[in-house]
Amino acid sequence: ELGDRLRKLEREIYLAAGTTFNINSPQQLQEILYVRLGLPRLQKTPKGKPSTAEGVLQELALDYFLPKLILEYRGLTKLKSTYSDALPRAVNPKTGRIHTSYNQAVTTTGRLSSTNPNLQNIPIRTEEGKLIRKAFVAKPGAKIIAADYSQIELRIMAHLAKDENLMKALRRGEDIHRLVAAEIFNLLPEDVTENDRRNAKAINFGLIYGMSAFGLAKRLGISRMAAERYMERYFQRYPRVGEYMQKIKEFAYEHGYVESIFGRRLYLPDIRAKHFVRRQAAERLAINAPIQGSAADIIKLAMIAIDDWIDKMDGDDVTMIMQVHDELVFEVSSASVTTILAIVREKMERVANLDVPLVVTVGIGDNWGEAH
DNA sequence: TTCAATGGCGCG
DNA sequence: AAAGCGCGCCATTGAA
Repeated sequence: ELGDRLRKLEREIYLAAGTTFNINSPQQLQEILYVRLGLPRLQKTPKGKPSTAEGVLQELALDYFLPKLILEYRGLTKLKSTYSDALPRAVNPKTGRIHTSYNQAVTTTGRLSSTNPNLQNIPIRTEEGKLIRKAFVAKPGAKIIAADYSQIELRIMAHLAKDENLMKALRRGEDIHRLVAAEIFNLLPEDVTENDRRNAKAINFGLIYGMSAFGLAKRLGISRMAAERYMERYFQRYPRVGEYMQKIKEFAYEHGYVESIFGRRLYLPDIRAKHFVRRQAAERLAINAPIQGSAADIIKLAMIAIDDWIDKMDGDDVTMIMQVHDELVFEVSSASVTTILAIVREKMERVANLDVPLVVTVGIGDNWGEAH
């Protein structure tokens, strides 16, 4: 089915381009879009050539026909080559299963990474992609449980910053992006529009990454002035968050490193660099690493606690099969899913005691897609 | 055939 | 001028 759709798309693209070419070759696509068709060059690659990246094509798609087709083609070939074609080849003939490697000493923040194959980037965001996730099925008589920490990085940020208002919002346990939107746009939560919520969500994430007003403006497609106003309002409502960002940068400058809640260090020699591009990059890491690193520590502690519990249990009703940064996946015998689900959730939520609650959402299904 | 660099994009 | 963190894998390209 994928193959059929791809062939049709290919024909349409060649027709619109007026020639055949290799659509997955950035070099050839550049030639078609920017030389042959003369489309505006909105952004450059690091090497200075006009970019054909997703965001650029999305913008071009507003005015032209071809970029949308390219994007669709890219999305489908990505799914086919990276997942549909590759994963079946990764099945171990002895076990009939795919076995990834979790690397424990790769990332700067303390996360695991997953290789050969990478099972931490299995699609979920699009409907077509979700079909791939649904191909991960439980054995007969078993179910898949997926247990996710909900907004764990935002909770850690609130804990680290000790911002009363943000902690209060998170303790309420409702839609946090909506609550933040209500705060910064001065609305009742029920009056928050989808657009307000989207903007607030971008700010919430952006803060965790150390994003600037410029970056937020680009992200939201608004003026820099407007983005600056948004961020000002945010810091008015959540003042300790802003103070924390400043404090952690100063700490990094003074000590040359930052730490997670549990003491995992990241050394940041560039924090004192004269070259401001490098210094700014180090400052973003100073903000992000304690947050991402604390989340990584917490899920690792949960994995250890759950593994201890499984060891002590009778029988083999539950197997911990995957970790995806803020999510644990289990294969559990159908008869005991509900009890095991409750225990897993409790162990994950109680593994650390922060100033805001840790919340875990759990799902059950015959496959990984359904379990979300 | 293998390797490295590049551009791109899947996930959290 | 550059301006959002962390990963790994794909196809293409040019060269060894």
